[in-house]
Amino acid sequence: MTVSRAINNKSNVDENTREIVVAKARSMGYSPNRVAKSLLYSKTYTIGVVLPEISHSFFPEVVKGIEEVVYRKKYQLFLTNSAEDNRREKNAIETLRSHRVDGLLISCSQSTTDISYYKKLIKRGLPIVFFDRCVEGIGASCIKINDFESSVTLTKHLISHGYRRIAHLYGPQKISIGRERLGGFCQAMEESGYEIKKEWLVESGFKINDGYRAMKVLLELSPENRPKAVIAVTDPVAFGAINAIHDANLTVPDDMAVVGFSDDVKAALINPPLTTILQPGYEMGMRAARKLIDTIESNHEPVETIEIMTSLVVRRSCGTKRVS
Amino acid sequence: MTVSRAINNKSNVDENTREIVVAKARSMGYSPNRVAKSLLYSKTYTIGVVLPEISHSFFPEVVKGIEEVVYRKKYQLFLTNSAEDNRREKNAIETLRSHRVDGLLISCSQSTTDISYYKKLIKRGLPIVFFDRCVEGIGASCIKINDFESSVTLTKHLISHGYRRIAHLYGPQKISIGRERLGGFCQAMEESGYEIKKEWLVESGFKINDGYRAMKVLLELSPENRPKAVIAVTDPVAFGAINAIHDANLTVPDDMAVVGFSDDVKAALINPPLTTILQPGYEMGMRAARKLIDTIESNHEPVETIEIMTSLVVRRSCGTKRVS
DNA sequence: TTGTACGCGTTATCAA
DNA sequence: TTGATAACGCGTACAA
Repeated sequence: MTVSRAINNKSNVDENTREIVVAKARSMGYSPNRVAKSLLYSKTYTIGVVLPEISHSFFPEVVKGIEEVVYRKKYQLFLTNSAEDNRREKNAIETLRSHRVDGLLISCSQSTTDISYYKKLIKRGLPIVFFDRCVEGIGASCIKINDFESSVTLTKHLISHGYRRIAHLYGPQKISIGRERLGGFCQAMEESGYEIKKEWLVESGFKINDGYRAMKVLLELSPENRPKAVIAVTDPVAFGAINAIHDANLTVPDDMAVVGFSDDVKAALINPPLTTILQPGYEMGMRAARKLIDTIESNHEPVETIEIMTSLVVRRSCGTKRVS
Repeated sequence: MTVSRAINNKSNVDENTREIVVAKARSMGYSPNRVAKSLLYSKTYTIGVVLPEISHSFFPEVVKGIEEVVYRKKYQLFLTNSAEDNRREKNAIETLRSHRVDGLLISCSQSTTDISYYKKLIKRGLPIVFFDRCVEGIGASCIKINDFESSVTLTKHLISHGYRRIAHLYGPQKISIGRERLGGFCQAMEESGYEIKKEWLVESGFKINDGYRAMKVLLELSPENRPKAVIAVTDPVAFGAINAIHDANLTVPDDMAVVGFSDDVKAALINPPLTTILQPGYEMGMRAARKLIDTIESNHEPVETIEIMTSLVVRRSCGTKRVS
């Protein structure tokens, strides 16, 4: 129709006609149907975001960053929540696929173990960028913090303050952050020549109750066998650990130091304030969204892993003076 | 095609044929195209959410509630952020309309003053449910807390603790929560026979820096003309106010009590812990999503305003003993 | 400058 | 039981 031309400001339409059309369109509240357009071009200008968790302050920060970029690039965001359940995650992804999103931003659920599903999606040509909790080496770009080095830094900070008996509440090993934070911890300990006791490595999820439960395990050790410091795989896990320690009538950091990962809004405010690794969520969201849109819009955008630098935020939970 | 019938489990298809079709579909990674289906039925199974703000912990809680309901009802969520800018809000809504969302969940931006735009949308038959920051009386359902009564409760709590010189950092009057919290404050003061000084009513936005600025205005009053307590329209505003008070080398609650609205995650953790009104965000999200989906799926769902009950959370920021 | 035909993927309807 | 046709709204390509 001429109508289409008029509304889309094409050149070959009489100015008179255009005015009539545009006026009529406005008066009837015409809204172009992107669904039809999407069908025609097999391009929807939508992006699916798969979050494992919605309340932990880190993810809203990431979403804010994503939203900012996506908004400027005129895409729309489908938000889904796997609630740390990989069946629900798969389900969400299938629905997003059905809605023909142009690409996916994924942070894995902690129960995700089967990466062949991701591989299939990538092989089919669906642009995917992982953020924070990544699966590397399967052809999708990853935006993450330098987990390994951050973990080394954190561990060495404790060591330089005289701690040797250090435990780690580590995350699921199928997930990058779980694996690398454990790796960094081990390397720092080995380099410094300190023992990594098996019973001081306790598996944990990523959430506050996971931390509480894991800490309980450590507290079951006889006092002389307990560690003097605990590195939690995330801040919520650290919060849970601190609760468990307090419930055992011990104090942080005097009886046991605790440190975390992510600089949750609560980290600075709890008692004692938590030493942690500052993870720039907003920036991570922006970088991930940019990378995904670049991947969508160009066919030779390289697959790469981008590491965002973190910083160590020292607060009271790790003590200030040397201990033995 | 027979293919369509086979995949959708229709009865009139040979079991043999079905097996072949389903097997082939699986092997080629077939995903039903909802875009095409949407075009055909003018029904997308998508819902647009318009948030004024993404980081303040209240909204992620709401989104979590929305997501939970929407997920169970098999809808998908478009998330947009107006960033408190009404031009951006309008823009977001137009885009969502273009994507033919089945309905909208809106919490107004603080700069929204022109409600005729909403009216037009509603008149055109687009299902809308407002939450938290509502526009009532224009034909859309609203899910909110009992702002007026909550404000009365909060004010009377201060009064019963001996405060009379009470100021209010009030929100934009075009937004329901701004208007009703101010109304509740005034009623409680009048009923108790205390004076509402003009210079103790300071307009503020909803965010932390708005609170800081508004509090600065109060602090410019000579000490003997200052209030002894301040009711902030939101918790972030209360945080800003507390910062301003501290920057003026005064203390909370001894020099001035401060109370807020929403029970932000930070409220319990700051110094001093903030007395506030607990606003159940998760429940609000669920109720809003349910109401919207009911409105979408039935044509005689009543338009109503649902008030969710709050509770007063008393912490240290309002003092514990009587003052004069 | 304007209009017509076609196809994107789906399903309802009717014919084979 | 299966196949053919039309329609949802849009834009490209080509004809008038």
